[in-house]
Amino acid sequence: MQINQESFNEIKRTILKNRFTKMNEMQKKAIFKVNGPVLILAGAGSGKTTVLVNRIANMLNFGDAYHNNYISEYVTNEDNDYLKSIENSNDYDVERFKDAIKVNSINPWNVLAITFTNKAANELKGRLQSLLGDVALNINAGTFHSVCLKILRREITRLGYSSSFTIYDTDDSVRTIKDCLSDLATDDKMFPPKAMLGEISRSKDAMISPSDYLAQNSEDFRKKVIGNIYTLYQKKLKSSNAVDFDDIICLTVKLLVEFPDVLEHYQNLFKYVLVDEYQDTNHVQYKLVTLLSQRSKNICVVGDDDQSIYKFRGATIENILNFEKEFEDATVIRLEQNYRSTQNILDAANGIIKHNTERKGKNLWTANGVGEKITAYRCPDENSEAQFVANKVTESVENGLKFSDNAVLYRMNAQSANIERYFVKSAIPYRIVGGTKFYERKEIKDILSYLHIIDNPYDIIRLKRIINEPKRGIGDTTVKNVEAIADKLSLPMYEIMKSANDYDLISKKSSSLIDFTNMIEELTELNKTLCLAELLENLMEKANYHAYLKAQGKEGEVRLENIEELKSNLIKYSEENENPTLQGFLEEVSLYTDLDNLNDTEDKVTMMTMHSAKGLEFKNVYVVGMEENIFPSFLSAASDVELQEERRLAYVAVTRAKEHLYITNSAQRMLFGRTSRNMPSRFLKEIPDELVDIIDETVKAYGYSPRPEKAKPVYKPEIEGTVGVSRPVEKAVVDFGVNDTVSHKIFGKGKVKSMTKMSNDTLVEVSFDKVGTKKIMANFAKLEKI
DNA sequence: GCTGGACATTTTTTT
DNA sequence: AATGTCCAGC
Repeated sequence: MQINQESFNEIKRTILKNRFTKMNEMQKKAIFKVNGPVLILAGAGSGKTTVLVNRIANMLNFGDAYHNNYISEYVTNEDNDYLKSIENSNDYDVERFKDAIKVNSINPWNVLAITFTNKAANELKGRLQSLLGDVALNINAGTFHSVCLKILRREITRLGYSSSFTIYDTDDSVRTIKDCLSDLATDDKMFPPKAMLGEISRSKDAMISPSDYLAQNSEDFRKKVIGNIYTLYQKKLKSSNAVDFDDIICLTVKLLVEFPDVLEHYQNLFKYVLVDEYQDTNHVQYKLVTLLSQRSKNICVVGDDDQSIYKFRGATIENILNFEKEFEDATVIRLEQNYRSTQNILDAANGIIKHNTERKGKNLWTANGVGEKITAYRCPDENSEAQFVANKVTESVENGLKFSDNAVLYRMNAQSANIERYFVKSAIPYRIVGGTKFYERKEIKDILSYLHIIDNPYDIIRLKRIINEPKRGIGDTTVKNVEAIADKLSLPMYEIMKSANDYDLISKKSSSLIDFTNMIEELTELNKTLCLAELLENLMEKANYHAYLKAQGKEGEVRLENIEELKSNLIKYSEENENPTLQGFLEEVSLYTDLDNLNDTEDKVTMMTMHSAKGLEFKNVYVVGMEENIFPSFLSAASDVELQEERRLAYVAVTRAKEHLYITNSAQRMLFGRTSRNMPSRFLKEIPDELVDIIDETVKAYGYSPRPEKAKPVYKPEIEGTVGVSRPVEKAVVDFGVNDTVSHKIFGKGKVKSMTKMSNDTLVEVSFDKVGTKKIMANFAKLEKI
């Protein structure tokens, strides 16, 4: 064999590179670096998912062929010639090429790709499938929670749970905590359930067990109480055969830590681990990932420290900042070329984010050109803000864009209502993501609880939720009694109810109780023969839920419609799965969020929080409510760490825009039932002036501009926050009433149509002769009676 | 055990 | 503003 090894490898690499000709050099580097720890710092819009998908494709097809210089002794001169012949061609037989370079490709089932959200997981799976075909189905791709669930279903019996465990969502968990508090006779004012759950969650994240917690905090009275709550909470979960969201991850880690054979099994299975959105991982998740990749060291994490926005739920930015320390000789690859936005938008984003101190530092650039300026719009109230957005959306559609090219982003869901109203007025189709979620509606949670009880009658929380819903004469006292007996005998409540006649304490109520368990038994039988949708119909009748909703009038109608939608979800699930089971459906629902059905193709404007928008992109983006106290949120004002997180959120929001970015803020707005007046957000001021077109509709009316400290240093720069606080508003004299004629400095003469008393002000609706009807706050408008 | 009304509380982001 | 929680009275 007279093959020139060097030139053989050269040619091999050229051919491999040509397969990814659309990728830039950095992206190619990420694709070919298959073995060993790799950190990919991927800026917003830098083609992160494309890189992940192509990297996996390269792994499955060519393994480490690019970097491995080994040449098999079976490589022939003919092979060598074949390589030369296809060096500059894109049209060749891939199998022949693979055979010629004799690569060891990687099995799809040895690849584990973890994402953070279902949406990201679905996108990843979809793109892998379209690139690789059905081979992609064998890749282990999913969210942290879904991956861990698979492991738990197989192994959890080692921890004393049954493998048919159910999953408690946050609401179920809070209810459990409340039960713990009442069992322990603890005051829920001193120990608020949500805060308790937070503390427990943090402990689980740090892998502190209830007994560890008590041992570590034996001195502190308060923490001792919390430790007891934690202990009882965990006991209750276990006796309900339930796990909460945190357990899903931390029980998996526990399995890996305590059972070496389990660890070894999964280390051998998941030889190549990829983690998306690594900046959002918390400590247990980090632990999970490191445990799995400890042996192979083949771990590739992708993330952007500037887009870390989930610290509030335990994500630690340190995971990404410390990756290089954790994994020595890690290869760090920066993807800084942005393919999404204009230079103006990127400059704005860079201008904002550079005010943060804790960051790895990178600078996005693009070849897309400068683009249009950013529009900063300041207006007198939230109605003109909504009107502005509606107008601009309409305008964009008139100019040939689709409604779906527009997205409205806000800090909190409460802000959507007003925009919504104006969209309805302007006949703009829209879709709201998040907010009150479908699976959080009461009727849906109720029906799901019934289904859960059919699946697992020992689930205490779900049982208590529906035992008297609709009313069937089993009140709190009876439930308490059943519970007490169950506790004393260490038997499940459900079993006590079944034999209610045997216990004096509840024998009076035995008929109601046994009716209930009989109903569940019947439904459990039906579940064996009927399909899921039929089961639901039977449930609605037997539980009397249908009649219960029917009796609620109009509201009940809506709820029945929601149940119908649940039914179609059941049907959809049954069609999509080869072996549909009740348990399978319930599990799918547990991990489902509204974000997941976003990828539909309807032409509607998308409205959502900035958090939900991560990973998405739109031609036109409207970031509304860019005001101090709203964004950044007043809750984060005190802490620099939290302000930095808010700033990262601003960075995420701004970088969603491809072509035009609108940022709006309002001099005053109604929120949470009161009128507040806020300064423009500091983030707005961090955007370099020359990138921004300012439209200010408050100058005329109120005499100040959106950038007070630059334009008119009347208000001292150190005064941030609510203007109303630093500059007390004098109460206007309201000496007029409905139908009086009044005059306004700018709008001229008009007739008062209505007056609505607000918390500390009066909303006056005036029909002006020249400008039509306006709504005005009396304290601001200085209306004079004529 | 149930109902309705007063009262309070909460309004960040999510698997 | 909107929803949940508590409590008195039936």
